[in-house]
Amino acid sequence: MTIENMLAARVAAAVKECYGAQVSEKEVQLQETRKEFDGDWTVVVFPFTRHSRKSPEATAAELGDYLQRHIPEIQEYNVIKGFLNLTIAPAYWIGVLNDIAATPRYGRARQPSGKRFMVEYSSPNTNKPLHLGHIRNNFLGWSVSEILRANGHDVIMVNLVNDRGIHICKSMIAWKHFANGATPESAGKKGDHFVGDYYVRFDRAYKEQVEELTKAGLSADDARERAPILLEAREMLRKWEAGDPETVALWRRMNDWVLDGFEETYRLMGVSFDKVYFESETYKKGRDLILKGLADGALYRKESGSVWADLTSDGLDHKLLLRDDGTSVYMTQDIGTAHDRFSEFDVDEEIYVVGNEQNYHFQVLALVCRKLGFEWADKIKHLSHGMVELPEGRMKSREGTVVDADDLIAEVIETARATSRELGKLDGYSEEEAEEVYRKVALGALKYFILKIDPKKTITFNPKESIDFNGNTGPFIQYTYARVRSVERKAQEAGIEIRPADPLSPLTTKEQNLVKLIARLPAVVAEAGANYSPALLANYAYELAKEFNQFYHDYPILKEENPAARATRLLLASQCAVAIRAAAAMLGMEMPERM
RNA sequence: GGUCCGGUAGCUCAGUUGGAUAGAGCAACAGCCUUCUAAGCUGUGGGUCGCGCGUUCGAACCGCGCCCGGAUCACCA
Repeated sequence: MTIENMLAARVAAAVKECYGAQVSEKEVQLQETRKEFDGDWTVVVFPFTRHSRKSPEATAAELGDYLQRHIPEIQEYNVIKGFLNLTIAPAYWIGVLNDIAATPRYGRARQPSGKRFMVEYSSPNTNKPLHLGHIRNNFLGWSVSEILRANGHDVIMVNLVNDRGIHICKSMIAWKHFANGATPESAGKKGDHFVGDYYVRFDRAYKEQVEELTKAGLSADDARERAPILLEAREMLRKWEAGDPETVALWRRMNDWVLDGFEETYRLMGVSFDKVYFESETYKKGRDLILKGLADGALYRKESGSVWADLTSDGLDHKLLLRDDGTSVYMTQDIGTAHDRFSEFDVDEEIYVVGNEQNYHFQVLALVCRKLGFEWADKIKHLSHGMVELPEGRMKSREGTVVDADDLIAEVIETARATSRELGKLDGYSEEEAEEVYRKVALGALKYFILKIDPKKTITFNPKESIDFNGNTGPFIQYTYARVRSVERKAQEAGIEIRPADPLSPLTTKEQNLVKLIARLPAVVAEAGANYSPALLANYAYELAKEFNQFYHDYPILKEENPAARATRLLLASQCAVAIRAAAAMLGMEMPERM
């Protein structure tokens, strides 16, 4: 039982004792005392005044008196308006610190929850390289998975690669026309960028042809429909679907180039998957489920042959599920893959990390699954995140304003390298060791920059202002960690061991604040897990780092002459590092030992 | 037009189930390195929490109405 629960229970008891009113623990409003007041915990007594029939001040004083007499940990109390501030004896906080230090893997659940989650994220198209939008999606998907794991859940991370369709054929056609047999190796390019170039090349050729046709007298609409290269792409898609060996071979070859490129980017971003699905293998799925739903009367068929779901009773429209020719659409496919997943893995929740532009799609997905009678329909959860935009608005590939993932990461690493060298921080490190630190710092900066923002919100990214390394940033958190590690190394050299704190050596206010912050980690992890919100952890890590830096500035650790005080501070610093690293790890941030 | 999401300092963002005088960072200005890492610390200035009404001891937070911005509503994925 935490002290918080204990206090709440005792406050409830106090109200009953003093005023004869039955209040539940949940009705007791207990909060951490704000810094500008004295105390550790604050009870808001306004709700009790209707029982006491006295002023808020008198009620608070009466309750405070009762609590002080009955709870040994309470050293004193003060009353300001309707707020009862309770001060806990300092020895208690030292006990908390020692308990935390003795906890293995502090910040992570000690027991498995027994629940299993599947998290789908990334889901790229294999016709162009990953961009800034994917970076947000990948960081978010990875971080949420790690947070769920920290909460004791079993997590399966999956990726659904969109590797088929007209957009893939466009790159293929352009490659056939313009590549002259070139390969990523011969061009000296990363495979995804190489293929992406041909996708762009297709668009250029297409536009030229449309323009020519328009000049020749066709209407704009006709020209767009009849451009030869587009017809070729459509023909290619037909051939692919028919299993034409030559087409399939080229498709496979080009997709492999792209996937090799993705592999590299994923490694750089530090994300991975337990299982990868390919749409080329799933795109026909769901059809049988829809036909069964039709037979059961859950769906209906139009005269032209297409199959639909009527969602008007849910306030939505009608949704197409099978085309006239009986083929599947995106929704059908997703129903099919969801069905497969729930059959294969016994998951309690299936989380799709997908941008908010698909909110409607996932709303419909859950509704149709429910309509089809699947009991797992309610386990579908869309973790919807906002887009990443430029100051001018959305990124547009046609206008070349897309911020490429590889380029951006390279740029941030360069900034980290330049900053570090300027500060001369890694003198004595080998080239390789230093590069490793630059990479960690750069990725940390990028991850924190994105994850500290509420997932729902749109992020405005200004490429002209490079990612910051000072203030409320990833590197600040990493720097704090490195500082503690440095102190620990110095302590070791001096033969000072990290040992439990002496309960008789009192903590200063600043030290108590740090202990309280560190003690909050499990609650933050739980809350972040319940809300799928890395931002909560990011803000917590920053708060802790900031508090530590102030402490570090005001209180010498190794220079402290009183051995008991020195030991306490060293332990405190050490546990700060533990908590910071735990929180940062759930954001996918790696901590350098020096920086 | 329907549905969903956002609007907090010049900029980027926090703000716990409604609680005390709304907080950080960046930018600006002024200080602090012979001391455990200055990617740090301290200080100054900066606010109609989009607007209005309501609910109550108390509203950035809850309710209703409006304003602004975005997303979405394909036999595309």
